[in-house]
Amino acid sequence: MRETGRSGCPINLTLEILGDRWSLIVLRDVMFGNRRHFRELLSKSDEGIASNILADRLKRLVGNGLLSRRDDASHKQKAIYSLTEMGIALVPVFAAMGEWGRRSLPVTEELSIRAEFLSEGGPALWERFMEELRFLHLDAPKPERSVLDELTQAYREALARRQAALAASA
Amino acid sequence: MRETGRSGCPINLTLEILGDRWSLIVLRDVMFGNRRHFRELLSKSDEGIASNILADRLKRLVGNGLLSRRDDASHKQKAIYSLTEMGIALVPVFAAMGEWGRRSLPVTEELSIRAEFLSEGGPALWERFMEELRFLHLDAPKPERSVLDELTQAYREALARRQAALAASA
DNA sequence: ATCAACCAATTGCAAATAACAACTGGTTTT
DNA sequence: AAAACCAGTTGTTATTTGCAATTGGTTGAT
Repeated sequence: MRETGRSGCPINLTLEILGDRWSLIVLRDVMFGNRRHFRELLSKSDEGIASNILADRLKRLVGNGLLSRRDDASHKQKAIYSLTEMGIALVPVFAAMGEWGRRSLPVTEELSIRAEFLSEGGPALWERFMEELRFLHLDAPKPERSVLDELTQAYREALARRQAALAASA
Repeated sequence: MRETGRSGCPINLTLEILGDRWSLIVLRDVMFGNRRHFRELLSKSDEGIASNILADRLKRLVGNGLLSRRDDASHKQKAIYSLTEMGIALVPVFAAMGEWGRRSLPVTEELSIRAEFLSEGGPALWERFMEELRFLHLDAPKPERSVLDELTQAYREALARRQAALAASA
């Protein structure tokens, strides 16, 4: 929990909070993977985050107002992490970063489907997604259509296409 | 120059390259401040980057293809750093991060003028800005209007307004 | 020709952070 | 009662950061 205060520039302040290798990974998994418990974030992590790093990042993200933490009523030891409005507001940042990574870096085809879908959907889709996140994490009403489902659907279709292509070439 | 390869996710790969406290600061200064030399980046830095960190980040950014480095013909020791197309493609990421920081964090009013201008201009303005960056850093033709000038203008106007307000209240 | 100022870094060192593995004290399920 | 699960913590080592001083060279003014 550093308190440097290097400058009041928006980019700098954003980096002071999110400028490390793990914070956005954790938020990504909460946001796109709907992982809400410590163990889910720990064991289903594609990147293999260490438990102490995860604990530290969750603490920081809660401290900085991007996540909130509450006890799980159904299980005395479980904690549930939820996105705050501030966390939900990162959707356009993820969209921009995902699109840049997708076009500039050696991404895995399957894993970039979501980024592509999000980028092509544009601000209208992002807003729908944010509405859905407000439903899942805050107290907003349930939207008719689920962007998360559409993302999963797109992912599955891409995977199936890939399998079909592989089978055809074999 | 780490070679982890944690996963092929676009967000993860982006973080492996840009996920630290300084890389985007350096790129921001090259992009928005048109700082092209080591000394310019070092001494005009609002955040006070250390020379060894700057040297390391420049090396990495060149290695990862976000910047290019060439000798300055007018001065044997000077090196000129330029954005590559990959670096220029970060404009929407800066716009999204700047907008998020501006709305969510305790930014300085003056320093958030550029972020506001960029955000309000939307994709059309970003594209114009990228054209200008291609002129300044690559070999593209000079655009009629300069977004950088408009950003500076907006900044100056905001500053003047602020001074006026301060004077009126005194 | 000399000297001060400038150039892009590098070096050495202390402190902070990250990664890895094992463990803690407790709860829930079987 | 035992096994599995829960959110972390602890201890250790490796890496990265931040700071100050320095390097080997170039440039511009006198």
